[in-house]
Amino acid sequence: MTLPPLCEAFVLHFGEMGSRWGINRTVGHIYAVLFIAEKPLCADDIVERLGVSRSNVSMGLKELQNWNLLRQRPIPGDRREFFTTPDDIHAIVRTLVDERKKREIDPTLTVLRELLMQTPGTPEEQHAQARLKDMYELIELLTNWYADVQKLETERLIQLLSLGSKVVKVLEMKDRLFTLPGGRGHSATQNAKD
Amino acid sequence: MTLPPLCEAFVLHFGEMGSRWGINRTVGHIYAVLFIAEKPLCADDIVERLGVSRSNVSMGLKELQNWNLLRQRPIPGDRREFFTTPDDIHAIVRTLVDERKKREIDPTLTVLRELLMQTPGTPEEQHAQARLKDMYELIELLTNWYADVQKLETERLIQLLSLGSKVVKVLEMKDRLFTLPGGRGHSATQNAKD
DNA sequence: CTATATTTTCAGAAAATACTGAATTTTGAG
DNA sequence: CTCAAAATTCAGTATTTTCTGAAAATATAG
Repeated sequence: MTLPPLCEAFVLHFGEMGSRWGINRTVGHIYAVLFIAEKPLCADDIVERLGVSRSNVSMGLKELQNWNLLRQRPIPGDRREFFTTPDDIHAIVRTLVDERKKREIDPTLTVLRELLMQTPGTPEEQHAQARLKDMYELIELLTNWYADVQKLETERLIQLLSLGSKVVKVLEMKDRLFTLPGGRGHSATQNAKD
Repeated sequence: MTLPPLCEAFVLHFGEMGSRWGINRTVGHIYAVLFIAEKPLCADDIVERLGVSRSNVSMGLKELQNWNLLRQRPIPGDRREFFTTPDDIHAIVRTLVDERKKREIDPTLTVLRELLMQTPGTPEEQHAQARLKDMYELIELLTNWYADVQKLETERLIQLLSLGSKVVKVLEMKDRLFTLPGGRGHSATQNAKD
């Protein structure tokens, strides 16, 4: 690996993290190198920096392209293909989440839905279905939340996340303002669901 | 695998998903079996259901215990150890997120912090640091948000998530109510940061 | 304390995954 | 169209990870 120490440390750590998330180490290295690169790189640039085989880099780039995580940047007068990561890290994370959702969450929801449609033959299966239902509903809650806030432009999303649980205070205030004295509490949050 | 079809389908899918998330397939199977079981199971119950070796189950259970994902439930008059998953799936997911944060996010933040302290020797390293800073700040935003909403009790958290981006509407309303006419917009969200 | 049931450890086998170099295919300049 | 540069594929090899059975350790009933 022929990288300045600071870059190498980052690349190695990123590869390590990737491998804990079902992404192969080398693919993690490749993405890390592209992420910190000053300019678009071609496959051979990556071979040089990482010291892995050309074919390995080729497969890694393909994998990253399947994840929609790369931008191709043609350089005039050069036949080789050059790659960068998106400049905006928020865009990178959005893509990452979208792709994982598509590959892992959506199929899981489909399976759970199918299993919940079946008629349980035994009390054992009936109990299993109840558990699956809990899981289904939680995953749905989380993905619906994500689908919803994902539509926000990045600035607004950052604002919202910065607030954290303080949002709850604002909701309580709304409750206080709009709930008739003596009325049931939290009406704002309950109504807002529609 | 000696499980009713519905259970088997779930267990297999869960194992598959686990293996994409850096959790070994069998450990996923073990957790799935425990998750849908009607009563606490001992290691041999799992051996019987999954058809893997006793030692493999032993290692898998240990792994799951290291993740804090199991509850031990002694059965009077039986020397064997019996296990269940927590009843509340929200608790399970909280634990899962907490543990992953501890193992993956926190060390990453430490590494990034260290690398950002270094004095860059070259323009290349300087540019890398700028990228790392973007990444650091985004991860911090997300983990701070999580640390904050995690404190909410489950009911409140569900309310908040159900709202999704509608929260923004409430914030805008707050803005309208409390910002003096002619004042700059979004003051509510900006102030709430303190 | 002894005998036995239960769990854990671990070295080696088996399986899965990643990597390479050589061969093939694709691309585009001339 | 031709040719060489570039990219991709893939069969075989290397590495890593997972799994097993046998042995060791631990726990508890009597």
